[in-house]
Amino acid sequence: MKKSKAETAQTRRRILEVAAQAFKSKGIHPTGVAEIMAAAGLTHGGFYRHFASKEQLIAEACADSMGALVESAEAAAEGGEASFRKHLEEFLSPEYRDDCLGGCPLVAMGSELARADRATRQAASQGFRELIEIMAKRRRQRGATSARDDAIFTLSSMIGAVTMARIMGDVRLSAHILEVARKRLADDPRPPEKKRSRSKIKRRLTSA
Amino acid sequence: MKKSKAETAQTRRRILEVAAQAFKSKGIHPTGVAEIMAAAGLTHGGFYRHFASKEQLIAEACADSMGALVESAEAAAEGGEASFRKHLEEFLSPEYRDDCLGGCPLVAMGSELARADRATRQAASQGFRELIEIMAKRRRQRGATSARDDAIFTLSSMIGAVTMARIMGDVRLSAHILEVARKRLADDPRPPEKKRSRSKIKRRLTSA
DNA sequence: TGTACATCAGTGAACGCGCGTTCACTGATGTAC
DNA sequence: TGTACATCAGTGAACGCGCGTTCACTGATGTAC
Repeated sequence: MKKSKAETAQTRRRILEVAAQAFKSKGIHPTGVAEIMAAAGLTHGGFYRHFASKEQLIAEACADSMGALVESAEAAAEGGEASFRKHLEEFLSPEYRDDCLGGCPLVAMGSELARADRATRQAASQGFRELIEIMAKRRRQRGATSARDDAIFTLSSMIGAVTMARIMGDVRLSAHILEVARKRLADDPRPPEKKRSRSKIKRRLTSA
Repeated sequence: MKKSKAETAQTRRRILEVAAQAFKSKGIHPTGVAEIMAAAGLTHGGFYRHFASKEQLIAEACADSMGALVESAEAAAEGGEASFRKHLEEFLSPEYRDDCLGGCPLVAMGSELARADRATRQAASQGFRELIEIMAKRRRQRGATSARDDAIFTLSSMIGAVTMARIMGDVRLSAHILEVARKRLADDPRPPEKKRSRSKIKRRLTSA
């Protein structure tokens, strides 16, 4: 039953895709290798032809998932101002909150990632760093002076908001958490045609 | 080997304490009932004299842990301005980030709580609501106009920041995430003796 | 207050189950001649 | 280009293990008289 190289590569990719979805929707620990293989249309025995361990699968699935997130952020950033802003608002929408299959691994697996092995945390860290850069670059172009810090704060606040929105049993409070975050974080640096960034003004008043 | 009522109650409390610590440091799923009982100095068989299931233990441990968090926030709020501000900064310190035993359950178990049963999510939601009220009340006293929304945003941002700081492999980036959050979220409404709250001024400039 | 007895907290063996991982096997693929 | 053979993706049974839960048992506690 040996498969061609192309088929083998495709199978590996399929396992990774299915695993990323499962880890994000069910959690890393509760998701079994056999379950992932079955979802990929295979039996569990063949798993170790593709991965050395479940740990390795976790790390690669996390890396892929972060990669997809980075790509979509990059695409949104290249699409211009409206596109990027829309992307941010979508991230803080009830629809994104409920999208447990496709969403952000940092939200879906946050507390599990904090306990994951080196390779997995490395993948998560690297992805986060890239998200920071994408957002910071755009803010720099728009005249912000503390673009990187703005990006770090905005991103971790977004992740916190969606995480909390997912935990809340009360639908109203859950939606309100997202709404508040949307409002506060849309608070961008001013577009380049204006003289000063908002954040500059803010900081000046704040330290006064 | 029957124990007195007082001893029984004490044992139950001990199991809950040990469980809350274990769930927060190791995660909910990876922590076994037998492991918790052993840490409480008991054998696993007696567990079901105190709890109907692991699920019930999770819910109660989460409720207790949230309760402790709420209490410490309340104490800090009653201690006045400096005390409360210090409490916020401690939450965003590297020491708190590394305190996996005693810390905030929303940070330590965030993504697992989002998948927990009704009772557990209820406990987490209720605790979060109480934290919001404590922070909002204090902000209202200090003249903020959108005190509740301020509190919701501040709290979910704090949780996001500590969660991300825990995931990051790079110590410098991890510390920086906390530092940025500390700086941005210390950005409080002005004390009552001044005429206008900062947030009012900010909002006015922002919408200009 | 003292005695007889029901209660029940805690023990430790056992339950079925699913986990991650291994392995002998199959048979199509890809390679060496 | 055709043939012989090594490779190896995928199967399915089996491994030891730890999980949550149950249960018969023990013996101190607390209660009824």
